[in-house]
Amino acid sequence: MSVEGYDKHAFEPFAVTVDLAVFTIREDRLQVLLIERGEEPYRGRWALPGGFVLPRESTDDAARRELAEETGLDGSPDRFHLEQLRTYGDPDRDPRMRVVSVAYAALLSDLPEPRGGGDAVHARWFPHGDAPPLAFDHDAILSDAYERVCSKLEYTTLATVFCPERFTLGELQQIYEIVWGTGLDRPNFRRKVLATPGFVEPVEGPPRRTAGRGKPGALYRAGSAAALQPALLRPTASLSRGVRSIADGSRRVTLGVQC
Amino acid sequence: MSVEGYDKHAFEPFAVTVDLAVFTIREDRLQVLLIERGEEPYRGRWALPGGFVLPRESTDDAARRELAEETGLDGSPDRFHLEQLRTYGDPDRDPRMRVVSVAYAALLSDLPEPRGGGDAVHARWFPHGDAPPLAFDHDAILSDAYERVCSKLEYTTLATVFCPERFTLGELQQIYEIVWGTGLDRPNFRRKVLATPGFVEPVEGPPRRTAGRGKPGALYRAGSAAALQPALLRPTASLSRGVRSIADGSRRVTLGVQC
DNA sequence: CCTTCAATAGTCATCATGACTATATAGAAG
DNA sequence: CTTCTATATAGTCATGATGACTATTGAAGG
Repeated sequence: MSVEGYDKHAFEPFAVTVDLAVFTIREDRLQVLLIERGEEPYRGRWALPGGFVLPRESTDDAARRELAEETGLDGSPDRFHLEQLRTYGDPDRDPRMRVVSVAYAALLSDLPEPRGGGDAVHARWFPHGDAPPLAFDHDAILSDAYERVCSKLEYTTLATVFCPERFTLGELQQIYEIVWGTGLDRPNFRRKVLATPGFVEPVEGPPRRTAGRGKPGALYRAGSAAALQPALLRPTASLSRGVRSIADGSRRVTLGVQC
Repeated sequence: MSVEGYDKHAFEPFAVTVDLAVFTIREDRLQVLLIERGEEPYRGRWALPGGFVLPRESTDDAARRELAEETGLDGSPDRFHLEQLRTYGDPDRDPRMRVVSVAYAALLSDLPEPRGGGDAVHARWFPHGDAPPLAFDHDAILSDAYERVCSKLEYTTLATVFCPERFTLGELQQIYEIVWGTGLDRPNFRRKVLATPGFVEPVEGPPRRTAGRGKPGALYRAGSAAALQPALLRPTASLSRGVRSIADGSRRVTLGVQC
């Protein structure tokens, strides 16, 4: 990191952008916010929302700003989560110029109807899995972001940010099932959540109108704990133990650039 | 990520650099490679090695190149690990200009004597914990990198890259103890390592000269597995269960930018 | 009233693990 | 050669977490 007194403008400039993989749960599906490009290249293709980092703005601030701009949750960003994912810096990822993009993953609880950013671009939610091929390397970013979200549900209490302020354990379980795409055993899920101090806190109140049949569940709100220990692991397509360990490895662990 | 046909040189340029937290184990200590700055700002201060990303080079390539340049392991980078850590993009992290730095963590097995890069800067290994205050925000980067290494040892087989080609289980255990700064129960450690398929493979051969007393241990080499499942968790300063869960949370989990 | 479905309360076997104890073996010390 | 000591290695035992179930309760719908 030795910037040796260069003329700032002498070399080929880099642009630095942030790209956001914004997830929410709508209509019992995990959905991701995409925008339709109105410019070349990739005109008409869908892409992750994002934009330039401003000269006096941190990348985190840029991500927050873009999130607010794209989703419209400007004023009261009460229940959401935003975290840096990783940086994508291949020299050819944008055909026009050198663009290094810092990707972020965002999780939202509410379902704000997407509104276009400043420019009149289309924006809409796509169910994860139904998304069309994206512009640039955004397929890879989205894929990495999805894996991050899945694994974050395992070892943090982040699932609660997908929930409304108050929720039942059944609703919380649905979050896990929707994101992971697997079914979970209800009694075991309850046992685990309730046994983890600070995951959820019971909140007394009217048992709330039940949509369907069945006994209405007790209401909870997110607790103060951030981590789950031990983790609440995704069920594995049960293979034999040994095989499972190795298979999981390649699925879960992102090893580095090279070994 | 909409680069709207700007004049590439019209706006304030960003510089993009890579910074490396290079770890090895020397003299039974976890050590990190630092270089002494010969330029302002922070002249005379120690810093993480790193440098500019070249115009036609990916950030990963830049990290590999810097690693080779700084450590001298150009030709045969046989046993090492390099992975992206995260990106540091505060606007004031470098007083001269806007520099966004993509940080990487590197783990090396061998003990190459540090050699200065192209320019005649000093470079040396510092035991982790004995490092002086670093230039820029490198203290934060190093701290994040150390936490990453610690947690990677938990759920991957990466500890083996700190070991020589062939090693005993005792040596492997020492890696864990040195990095984590804790003691581990030897029988339990053996049981765990040997019960994880693909962690280590026995290699027949001469029991090797023993440095000290005691029975010489059997030799192993790194196996093909990358992940540990279940993880080999750091012992926690045993508190009561509930407290421990929460305390671990704040220690282990990096939540995002904001909640 | 009775069916149905979800919430809730258990049971049981298995696995992983922390905490130990015991034995074997090689080098060092005498 | 004998003894001492440190290490490797082989267990044991109790506990905790978990997957797979079964049973009971309670509300809404027919």
